Amino acid sequence: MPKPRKFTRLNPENNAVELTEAEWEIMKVIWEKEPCAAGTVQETLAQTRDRAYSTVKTTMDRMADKGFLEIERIRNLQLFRSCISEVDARRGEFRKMLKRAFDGALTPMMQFLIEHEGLSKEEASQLRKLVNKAKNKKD
Amino acid sequence: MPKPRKFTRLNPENNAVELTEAEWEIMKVIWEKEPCAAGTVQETLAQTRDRAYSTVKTTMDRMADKGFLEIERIRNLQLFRSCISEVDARRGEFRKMLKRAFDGALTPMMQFLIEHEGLSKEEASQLRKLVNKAKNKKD
DNA sequence: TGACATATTCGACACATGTCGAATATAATC
DNA sequence: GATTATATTCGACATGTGTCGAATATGTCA
Repeated sequence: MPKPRKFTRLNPENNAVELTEAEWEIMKVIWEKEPCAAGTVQETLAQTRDRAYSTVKTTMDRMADKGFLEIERIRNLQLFRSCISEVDARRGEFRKMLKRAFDGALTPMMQFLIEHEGLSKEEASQLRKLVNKAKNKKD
Repeated sequence: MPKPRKFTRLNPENNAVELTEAEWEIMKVIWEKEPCAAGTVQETLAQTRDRAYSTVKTTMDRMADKGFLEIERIRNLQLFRSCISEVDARRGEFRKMLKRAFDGALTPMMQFLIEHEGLSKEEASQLRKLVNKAKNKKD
């Protein structure tokens, strides 16, 4: 019998998912090339940074345990497919950031972008109006 | 002599800083109440979730090792102060998210917000124009 | 069939993070 | 000064993540 693992599974809150750094790198390859063997992922990632095959494979197996990937077995070969969408992963990443750094609110984040990340003053006020309108609409 | 630690230090890239979940919670209290004793931080956080004093204190000591906090000693008491600003912490968190989930580019993130996080279609195109203008301006 | 190439399995380790208790030191109070 | 309260120190442990190599299984090809 397989060892039960205590890993976090899918975050039920509105299809948001949290990935680690290594998981993000792997998922990006998967989304582009699935179905896809571990060796392919390893070779693709090697263009940026070399890791042992077993490093990549271990992480991918753990991702399958977590429900992020599924495995189709063809004879001796395993083909991996994503079980989560890029949108869900982006949502998870974005919301985690928003919650931690901006109390979960969009407007302060926009404010921050405007004041500290290079958006100009005039664009700022228009942008804020847009965001506020969008926010009210949602309620 | 103090044990040297291998912790990550300040990210030199444009004053961006990366904090863990527990570090974020602690920093928020510090920014609000500094200079501030560990007990105060622990009590404040207890309103949300109870942790042992030593848990909070250990994390704060590690944060001082990393250069996130500094300690002023008054007799038997330690007062903690922040060495990083909330803006730097927000910048680090935001950029990490942007890099992981959107290849570091603002426009795709805006696109995502519009398509998947509740901004309306009309607001979308205006917003995109604004962001594009801002982006071109920066170059 | 034997030699070689490729995949999988799985145990193992280092480190960061979150967590805490016991031992110790210092301060305050009666 | 003895008791009580509060702070600090520090070792320790569990878990997740990133990392890898050795052992094993399976496939290919001359």
